[in-house]
Amino acid sequence: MLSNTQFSMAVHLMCALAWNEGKLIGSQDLAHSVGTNPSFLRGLISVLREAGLVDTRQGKGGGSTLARPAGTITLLDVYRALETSQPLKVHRPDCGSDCIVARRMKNLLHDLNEKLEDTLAIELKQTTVADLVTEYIT
Amino acid sequence: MLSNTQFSMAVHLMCALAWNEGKLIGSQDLAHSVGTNPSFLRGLISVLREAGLVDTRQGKGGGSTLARPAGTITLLDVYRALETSQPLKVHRPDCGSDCIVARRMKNLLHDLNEKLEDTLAIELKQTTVADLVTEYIT
DNA sequence: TCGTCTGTCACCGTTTTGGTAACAGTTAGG
DNA sequence: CCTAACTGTTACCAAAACGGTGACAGACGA
Repeated sequence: MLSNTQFSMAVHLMCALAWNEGKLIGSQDLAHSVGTNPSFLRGLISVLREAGLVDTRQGKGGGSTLARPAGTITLLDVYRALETSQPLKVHRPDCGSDCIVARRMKNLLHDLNEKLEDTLAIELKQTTVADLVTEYIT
Repeated sequence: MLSNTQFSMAVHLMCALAWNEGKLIGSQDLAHSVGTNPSFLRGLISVLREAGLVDTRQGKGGGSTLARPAGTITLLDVYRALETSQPLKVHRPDCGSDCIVARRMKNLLHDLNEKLEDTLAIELKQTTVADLVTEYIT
């Protein structure tokens, strides 16, 4: 799935914005909460903005806010925004091998990846950012 | 989930052993099919052996074979054998922050991880190595 | 005893990851 | 218009992860 911590940080970020829904929050405040630095976080925010999950305003007094109501943003939306690869990292089976197992492995792993992706999607779609805020943040 | 290709290689390995069920296969032959080198693969085999999925015999004519019938080994068994961390890599939210979101994030991510883990387990339990061989390998 | 195989360790180069600085561009407010 | 404050983006770095490889002791069949 996600071999880096960006999904985790993005969830944190979205919850922070949802908790302050309506306000513009600067990357410095957000970075302090997430536990990273503003510059790195702005990169993550850019990705979420391109996915239509976050709005930002530049200039003095600028910052980030949710692009839509927190109740309409699911974890799947966040996941898809960051998705760069499939759930499984796949090795390089020797497709030209005389071993029949190797020749079929690519298809097998492709299908397995799709099945896991679907399963994850169904699970992630069931939770919205608003759900998380309601359940966990007082 | 699995940030490396070992699950992918392990599935390949188990299918190869299942396809040759009953025979002892050397790490060289297996490595050739998987597309890696024997030494690295022996490390992976060791992990699967400790998990009780594979038997090995040392010495001349030695090699690996399935420890149980392929129909009794699920992908969850393979996954658990390799499991070193949780599905999500989690960042380090500033738990001591004055931001309430940060203070609750650890619990939130922990629960999310458990939910995803359960979802994956249910999915992976439904497929056995024998299923894969039957469906994909002629 | 000899040849062949596994088990394990140590080491290496590459890639990935997250952190950081720098700076141009944008905007509110005087 | 000018300044201060903020974002957007790039480039670069150190640390960690990853997979590959060689080496060698130990096990075992012949």
